[in-house]
Amino acid sequence: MTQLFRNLGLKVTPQRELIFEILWGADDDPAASHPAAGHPTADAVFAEARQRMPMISLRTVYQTLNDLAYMGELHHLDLGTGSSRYDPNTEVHHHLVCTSCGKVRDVFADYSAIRVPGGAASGFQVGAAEVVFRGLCDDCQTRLNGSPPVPPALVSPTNQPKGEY
Amino acid sequence: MTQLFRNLGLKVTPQRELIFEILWGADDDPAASHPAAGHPTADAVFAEARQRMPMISLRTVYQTLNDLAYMGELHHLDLGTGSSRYDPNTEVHHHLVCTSCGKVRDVFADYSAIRVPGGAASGFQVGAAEVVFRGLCDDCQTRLNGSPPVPPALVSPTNQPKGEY
DNA sequence: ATGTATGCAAAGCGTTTGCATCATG
DNA sequence: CATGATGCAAACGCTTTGCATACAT
Repeated sequence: MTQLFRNLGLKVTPQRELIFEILWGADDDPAASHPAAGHPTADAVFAEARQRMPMISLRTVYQTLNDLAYMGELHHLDLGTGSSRYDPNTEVHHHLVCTSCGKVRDVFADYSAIRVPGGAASGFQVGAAEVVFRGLCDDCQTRLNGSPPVPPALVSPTNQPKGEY
Repeated sequence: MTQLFRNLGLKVTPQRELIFEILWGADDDPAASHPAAGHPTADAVFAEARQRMPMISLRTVYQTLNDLAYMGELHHLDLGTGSSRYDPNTEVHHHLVCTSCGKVRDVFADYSAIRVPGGAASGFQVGAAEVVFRGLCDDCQTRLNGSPPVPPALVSPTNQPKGEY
């Protein structure tokens, strides 16, 4: 892992090691279930980092995240939830966002068949489609309605294998 | 149009009439091609409004835009271009965004068939998919490469009819 | 050693809000 | 006339940046 940073031309500092660990799951932390896991905001990473390194600064967090994002090790997401999110998963994938709490779930599916219709893209050099689903997560359904369609306890894990649509 | 505001429970003020005109094209302006046309940011609307009503305040613009958005007359978009955009077109549609200059083009297509795969949505109450295409607009291609694949002069109009994908 | 990364604090940007005034309904 | 809208300016949340110090290489 120190290797990764070196390959990227970054010095290996304890701060960066910590941020790396928070994002990709620990080298030495067996649990690896930080509150900041998933698609953390800069602030969530900062909060988690601070617990183990109280004097780390927000600046360092932002700089490291941006460096990693710039180098493609991290995806910088703006899903309209107010603040940027950083996605350690660099595979092509899409997102399901809770409109109430901002929770983000990965959606692994091949939407590469989606195209801009007819001549609507004229003049544009178009890349891949990004698909964002919005909805209410189980917690927010419970919190808002009091009766979720599916009991939270029966909900399957966060990420599922690819599928059709 | 004054009717619209009244129906919405808003007072008809010259400021609101102006903002309305900027967004939906003028009642009295034959050209109706404001710089703020399309998917303007609040600031673009403010700039345009200011030209005809120099002492209108940014506060009024934001408040009116948010009121209209809240009432569904306007869509509030966050396409990751730094600032919110307001879309006067409330039909269901998608967007093509220039990654360089932030220009937004409407994409009218029926992507309602797009679904979250398998059980990936477990626990989530999922709404419709939002599809965002990113790419380079003709201007930015010219500016960056010097040679766009398609001469800007031959590019067809902004919005095309629905199509397959 | 030397050049980069860090911490601190302040500035930047887009957006929101408190308050007094003004105008619409 | 009374409620609600406006203008002004300050506050706000998120992100970035200037500078001096500390550290990895």
